[in-house]
This record gives sequence, structure tokens and C-alpha cells, in this order.
Amino acid sequence: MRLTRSLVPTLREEPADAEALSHKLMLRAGLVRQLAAGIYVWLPLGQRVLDKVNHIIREEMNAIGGQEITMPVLHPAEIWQESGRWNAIGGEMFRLKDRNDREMCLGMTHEEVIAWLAAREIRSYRDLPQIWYQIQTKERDEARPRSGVLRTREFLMKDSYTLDPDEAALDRSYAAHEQAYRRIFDRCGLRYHVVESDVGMMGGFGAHEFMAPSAAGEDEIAMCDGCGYAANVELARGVPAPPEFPAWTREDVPTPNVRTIAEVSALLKIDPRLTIKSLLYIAPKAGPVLALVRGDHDLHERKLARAIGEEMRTAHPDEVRQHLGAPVGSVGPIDARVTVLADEHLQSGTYVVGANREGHHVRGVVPGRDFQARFVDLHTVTAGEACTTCGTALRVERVIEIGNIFKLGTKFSVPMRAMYLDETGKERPIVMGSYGIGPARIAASAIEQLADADGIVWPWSIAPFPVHIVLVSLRDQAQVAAAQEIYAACAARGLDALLDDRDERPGVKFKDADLLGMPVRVTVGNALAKEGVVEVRDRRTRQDQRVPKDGVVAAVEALRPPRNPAGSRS
RNA sequence: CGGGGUGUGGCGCAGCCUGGUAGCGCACCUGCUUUGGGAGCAGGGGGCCGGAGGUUCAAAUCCUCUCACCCCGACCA
Repeated sequence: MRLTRSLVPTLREEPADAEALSHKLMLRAGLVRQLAAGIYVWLPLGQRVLDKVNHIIREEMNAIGGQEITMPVLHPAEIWQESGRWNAIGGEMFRLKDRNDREMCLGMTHEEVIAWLAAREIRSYRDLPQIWYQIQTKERDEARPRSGVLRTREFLMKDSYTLDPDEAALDRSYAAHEQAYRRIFDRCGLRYHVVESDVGMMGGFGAHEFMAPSAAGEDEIAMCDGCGYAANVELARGVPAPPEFPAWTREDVPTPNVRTIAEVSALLKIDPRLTIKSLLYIAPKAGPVLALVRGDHDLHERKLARAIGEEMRTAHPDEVRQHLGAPVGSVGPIDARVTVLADEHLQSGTYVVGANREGHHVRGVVPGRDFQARFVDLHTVTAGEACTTCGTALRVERVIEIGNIFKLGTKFSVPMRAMYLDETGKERPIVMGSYGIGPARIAASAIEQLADADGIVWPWSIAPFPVHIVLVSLRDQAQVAAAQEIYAACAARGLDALLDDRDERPGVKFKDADLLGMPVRVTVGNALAKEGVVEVRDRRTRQDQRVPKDGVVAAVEALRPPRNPAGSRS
């Protein structure tokens, strides 16, 4: 591709409304442009990256027996009503009506279509197992699109679905996907971790996420270097170090004008770990629920939601007063006439809690003796807590979710009547799995993980072009001819090259080459006339070699990493 | 949905407080010089100042409403 005839609008300055590194670089390198919040145009170079990623995905999906299909983006409401998600999903689904006033929606995911298709086409155990996948646009009206292409309202997703006769077969399909995903992310040159993840409110038999470490990520994972335990913090458990408990006797202490844990512990001159934080939530069915965590801990709301079995919201200040008889800063579990859930690590010890009387706390409170509660895991794990299985200190890392795998079970096949007849002629529901990968997130993660101060550093496997030829001076006919020759020689060997044939100053071309981040830069310049050589530079290491122009292809190929460049795994 | 911020040529910004000819850098066009890390000089083109109302002799500037975008949080099947 010749730069003079291409749409590669690089930007010298940082766009004002980009925050994440990958977002800035994708805009500056001319990979994407934003049409509206969370809606992007993919420009030629960005499109080539997606194409490369998708090609890898197709190879690995096909290798485990995946069959590519294409499902509609526009869905009739009926299938979503049958599965029960039409009402279960809120504002995140784009809904519309056709000209005949029929309700429709835009597909956020395709379990319903798969179940619909399976219900019609799968009849016998002989038809199973199946793996169906597509690479298709998804539409989700995200509450807050952010970080460039990392969270958008319209995005490409590779989604696959497995159909199996039973759970043992599902386990095999699931394992095959996990292996395929590892190969895909390895080939894309990413560092990633595979972690246990929340199955969500829809239930399911297990789920894992593939997480690429990056400061731009929206998720956090906890990892144990001792035994390999790794989980999303939505799920991760850890054992916090207990404080030293003083020999308190239970007594009321006045705490005027004190609202926060920090204020309580400062006033009483105690370690915040000796306090209990009491938070009131309101759940639709369960009603008011008081959640307790140690003073220095954060409650993880998803853990609480899992514990009570439904989504809840924080109580308003007047609701707190109504249910507990005290303002927010003075509430606690003693004599509270609401359901009390306490973090499991509060089962022992003696604490300071709110007295449910304005301006008062109680010191020397022993959970189990002074109040009753259901003890469950509620606190958000923090770095340094001990691993529950081996005791090693946990690490917590910020990550981008690049893929997930999910054992659905019969959540969709039962309501949508996707059944088959087993060997004995008995009708059974198909056991499903669902598996996603975000190609745009792979691209952004690669940028996040590999970029340097000068710009993007693409892994070979997903670079828009492996070779970037910089033609330094258009006035030197020998340079022009040599650049053309090298360009043609690369093409002849299947190496796509980007040729910078613009009439720009060398500095501009070098800066753009660094920004665009192709793995190899070939500079055709002065050295050609003087010494008959061109320079072949590795973008990542910045190592230069001077080679005769006939040796460029060999030099480029020597720089190419072996087929499966190792990404780090866990 | 709650909180905060920003909207002024393609990009990045100043001007707004204290109303009075719409500016700067980069990019773009022309010419000359220059040509290995974002060139220099000279000349030039391009902006309903997000939108709608209002106040005023006069509004980018003040007031009201509204829209868009960004950030933090909530949500994320």
C-alpha cells in the first residue's frame, strides 16, 4: 500500500478527549475515528488489524471443529420473550418497532438465535456435538462507553456456542475452547491470565475470563503466585490479616458528629480494622439488608447481590433512619430489625460498631454474641491478603477482558425447547456453552501492552503490515527505484509492505513510522548512493542492520518470530 | 442514572471574569529555499464561536433552556 494513495490520517497532537494510551494511539495512528459516543469507524489500517485478528480466530475455531455462520443483528422480540430476557434486560438493549408495529431489538448476543436454530435443526443425539460461531457486530446501549474501542455500543465479537448432549460433553467442548483461546491470544502476542469469573444473575455452571493486564482495564483480578489461583475480584476470596483485638468489654461510647470509619477510628484512637462498616441496602424481594464489612474493607456489591440472590440498591438516608432509627454514620447490627449479612472474616474478634443511636457507637461488640448475622464473603479482596488455599500473598492486577467462556447449561434450551432424543428415545434439553472474544479489545490490548514512547509496536501476527518502507528522498531516482524494487520483492514473497512515498521531510516519515508501529522499517536513503545499502530496523528493539537492497526480504524474514510467539500464560 | 468537566477553522488551544473589528500554533494552498528524526521565509484560503430563546444600541463573552462529547461512580446477561 502506498501512503500517497491511502487514508492514514496520522495526528501530531494528542486528541483532547482520549485518555487511555491505546485510545490516543489508535486515533493518532489513524486506525479509527469516532462517529458518536461508543461508535467507531475503522479506517484502513485499523481494518487490517481486525482482519488479521479475525483470521487467527477463524483458524483456531475451525481447528476445534467450529463451523462459521452469520446470524442477524436485527431480531424479533419473540425469541427474547421466550428466553425471558426481553424483560430481564433493561436499557442496555436497543429496541425498535418495524413499520407494522412489531417489536424488534438489536442483538446484544446470540444465545436466543442459536437456541431457536438448534430447536429446529437438532433432533437426535447423533446430531451432537456442534460448535457454531460467527464474527458479527453486537449492539449494546452501554450506560457509559469509554476508553476508545475498549467499551463501545457497537462492536465486533467472535461468539461461539456449543451444543452437547450432557454436562460431561459440555466440559469437553469448554476445555476445547479454553485451549483454542489460549492459542489465539498467544498468537496475537498478548500477555494474559485465565481467571475464574462470576456467572452472573443468569446462573450457569462455571465461567472463565481471559484477562490482558493493562492500566486501561476496567476489571481487577486477584492472583496467587503460590498455587496459581486466579479470579476476578467480583469473585476472588482472600484472607485478610487480623488485627490484634484488645480486651474490650462491651460499652457504649459517645461519638458526636462522627460519620465515617476514618473519623470513628481517629476519635477513639483505634485501628480502623477494629471497626465494622455497616451499609444498608434495599432489595426488591428481601427488603432492607444490612451488610457488614471490616472498617478498612470495601464491600463488593456483586458479592452481596449473589448472597441475597437479587440485585439491590443502596438505601436512601431517610430509609436508613426509618429502618435503623439512626443516621447513616451511627448505624450498626445490634438490635437491627433487618436481615444482617456479615463478611466471613468478622466471625471472630471484638469490634466497634454504630449503636443505632445518633452520635453513639458500641465498643467491645462480639459478632455472634451481640448480634446474629449470616456470614458470607462480602469484602473486596486487596493485594497482600492470603490465598485461601495456600496462604501466599495475593496480587491484584488491573486487566482488560479479552475473552470469556461460559457453561450455560440448559438456561436457553429448556425455555426455547431446543431438545434432542437420546439413545433411549428420551427427549432431553441440549446443554449449551457460550464463548466470546472481542477483536477490537485484542488490538487495543496489544497497543496497551507493547507501545513505547514513540508509538505503537505491533506484534507481527496482527500488524497491519509487516514492513514499512521509508523512501527518504523522492528526488533521488536511485532511491525511488530501489524502494519500488524492495516493495515488489516483498510482495512477491507474500510480505505486505506499506510504502511511504510521500513528498515529506525525512523526520516526518520517521516519526510516522514509529507511531504506526510496523514490526520492520526499511529505510531507503543516503546510504544507498554512498554504500549501496538500505537499513532494516526492528521497531521493537530499534536494532538497525545495513543490507544490500537485494537482501531486504531475507533480512525481514530473519526478524520474523517463529510461528507461535509465546505470550505469557497462566 | 448520580457527580464533575468541555464545546471557538481539520487538530491542539487563547479570548469569556470586566459585552465593542474572532485570534495563536500545527495542518492546508502558492512561490522560493531546504531535505536522515515532526524545516525556513513570504503570500493565501478556511470559523452561523454546539443549538434555541432572552437581556442589550451591541453577545463567543451576561441570563435561561437544550444538545453533544469526555472523566469518576453505578450498570455491564
